[in-house]
Amino acid sequence: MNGSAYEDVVAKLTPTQREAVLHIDGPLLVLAGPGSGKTRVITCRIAHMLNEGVRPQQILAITFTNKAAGEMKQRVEAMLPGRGVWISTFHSLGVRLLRQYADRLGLDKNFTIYDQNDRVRMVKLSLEAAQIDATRFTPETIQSAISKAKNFLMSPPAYASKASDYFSQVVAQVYEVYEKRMREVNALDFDDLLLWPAYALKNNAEIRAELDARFRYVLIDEYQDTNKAQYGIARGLSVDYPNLCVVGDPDQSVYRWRGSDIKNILDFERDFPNARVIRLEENFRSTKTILRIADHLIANNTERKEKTLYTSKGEGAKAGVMLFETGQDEAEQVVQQIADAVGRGGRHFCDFAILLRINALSRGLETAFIRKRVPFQIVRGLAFFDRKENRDILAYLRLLLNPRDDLSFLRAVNEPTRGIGKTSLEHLQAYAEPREMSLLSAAEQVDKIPAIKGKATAGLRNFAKLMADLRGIVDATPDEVMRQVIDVSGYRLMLKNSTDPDDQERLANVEELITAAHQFHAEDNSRTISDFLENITLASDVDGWDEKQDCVAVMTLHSAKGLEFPVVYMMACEQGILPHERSMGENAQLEEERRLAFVGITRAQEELNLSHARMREFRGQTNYTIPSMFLDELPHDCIESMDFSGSSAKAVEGWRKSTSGASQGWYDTGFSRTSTKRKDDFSEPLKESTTTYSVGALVHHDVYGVGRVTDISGQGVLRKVKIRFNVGGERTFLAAKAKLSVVKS
DNA sequence: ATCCAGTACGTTTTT
DNA sequence: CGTACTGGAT
Repeated sequence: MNGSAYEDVVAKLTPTQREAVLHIDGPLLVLAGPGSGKTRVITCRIAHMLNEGVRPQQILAITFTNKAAGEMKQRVEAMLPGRGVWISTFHSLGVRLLRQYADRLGLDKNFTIYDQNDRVRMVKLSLEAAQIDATRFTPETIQSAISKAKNFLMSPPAYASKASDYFSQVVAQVYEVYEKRMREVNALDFDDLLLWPAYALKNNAEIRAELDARFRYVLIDEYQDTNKAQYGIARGLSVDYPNLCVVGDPDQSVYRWRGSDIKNILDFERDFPNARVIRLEENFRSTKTILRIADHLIANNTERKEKTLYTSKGEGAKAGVMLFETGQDEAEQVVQQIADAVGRGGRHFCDFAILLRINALSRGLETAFIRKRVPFQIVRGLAFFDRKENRDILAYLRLLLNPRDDLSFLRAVNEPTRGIGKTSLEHLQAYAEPREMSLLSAAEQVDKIPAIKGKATAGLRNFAKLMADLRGIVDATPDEVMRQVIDVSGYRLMLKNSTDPDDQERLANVEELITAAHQFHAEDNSRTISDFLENITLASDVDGWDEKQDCVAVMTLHSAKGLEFPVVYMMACEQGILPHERSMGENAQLEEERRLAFVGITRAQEELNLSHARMREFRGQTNYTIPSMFLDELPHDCIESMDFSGSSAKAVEGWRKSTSGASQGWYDTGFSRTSTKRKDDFSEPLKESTTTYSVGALVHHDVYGVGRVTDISGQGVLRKVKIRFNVGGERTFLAAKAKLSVVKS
């Protein structure tokens, strides 16, 4: 093993890191501050264990996201190739265990995983089915209460026995129906993926002993964010072989609202009395200034274990605290600053991250990025699969794999339209329910249901036939299954023949699904369509982030956990946003918001910028804001305040003043030029459309002839133009695709 | 059964 | 401001 990658890495470890790496047997708690090299420690430790003769199958490593799991696999692979250690998220682990032990747990192993969206629909259906009058509460509220109950390992009866107020009593009722229906349709929600394994480990001694022996060495990253169910899994796997290593940082616990219990990490030493505790406090990521800011801020939290963060890196630049007039100015100018910094050389777009407390803020940024032509990626993984057309196709696939999935049945059955309306479906449900049949089975015998007539009967019969035909091809490659579903369902034809211009876009999206499935299969040809669906459902937001692209990354503070960037912008540091208004009641919640700010700050390696606006548009109304209380909690000597609000002239002056004494000028004077609003920033034609037209222009279309532009909407590639033709009425086109020439502007 | 228009409604964060 | 659902007309 001389000169191996493994030995090279081990040689570079600090003494404390090495101590953690060399610990093999017995419980171990690694308290790892931000940027302390914990990923390196975990991967090295795995490599070390392998080197010491531990068999790869006996090691289980759990990460927070699939992306983190993938990276960790790669790093272990790079050090010691060809060992297949099991590295996954808690949820993926849950799925795999549940499919494997399905029989012994009384589950059907073809279960569908219901996401957030599906769960809310399920709550709605449960409310209707049980005729519970809950107009006072939204399905979302009820769903989240059910989720919370599950996070605390409370079964419906357990919850019901503790329900004292009216709301909980309603929830208790719904919870019971919800669970019953979930079993009927053979679906599990995200919480079930943790809860069932936790129960299995607790109640089934045989399974527990089996798994404990199989996973003799368990590592858990981001342990501060584990909930009761996850704790149950960790505990259950570490009884006979208590070789549990957990890594985390209580100051970065930001998922309390999801049931995470910071006590899991704080009480680890009590849980495992002979646990070894190692603290990694040296930071290898950020400048002294950034670290001091983070440390100063988090010191305001009362419920914490104190720790000392230090770094041997340089002082670095002061952090900017920038005030803008409006949220729009903020977006425009932050993007401009990034463009200027890259234009000056020395920085790439991918060196920058913009971190947000709430997703809603990304919309304004998106238009700013497009306008300034700065490449960006909004890291919100599921957006693509959340599109209606894609969800429709996925519903077909889900129903194919799990014929009992009534929710997917209801989604797919009349898309494209088959003449099956609300009343027909009610009849179908009325038939299926007392017979304990799935809707699909009921549809198969639609001829026995006299209440359903004419067009609907034929529609249901065809649909059942279609699903039966498709069943023959489920074992084909994922992309082939996908293609068949899109064709056989008639979905492709529907979109192709549509006159709605949006439908061509939808067709492209649906076809993209085939490509996605193909790629998925190409990466590993043992993967099935079922794996594909599972993968989509369990994907996290950051999983969709392609860091190899030279783009500015835009993401939430939550998604940014575990990442690092040379330059970080944290926007909208305002009361009500950060800290969020719904967290300001209780101190524990406020402290979590502060930890969130801490996470954001500690993502920065070299430069940190915090910004806020004097006015922000909210729900269509513009309001004055109050600067975030966290800004007041930063050490003044590490901060440089800049006022870019008011008139543009004032902004430039404010800028000059603030830079005059600064030793690290991050921008040249180019910025002051652009901070005065140039009109052409807003009126230049977009790159995506080759022709420019304005409302009122007379244009010629190859097919429809001459017409007048009546409306222009949308941005970028999705820009649409509406034209009233002399012959053929009004039509809308995608500007980029329509073959138009201007007759008279 | 389907489509459109009008209105009610709501926004934290996510596996 | 945007979406999501309801109730009307066809």
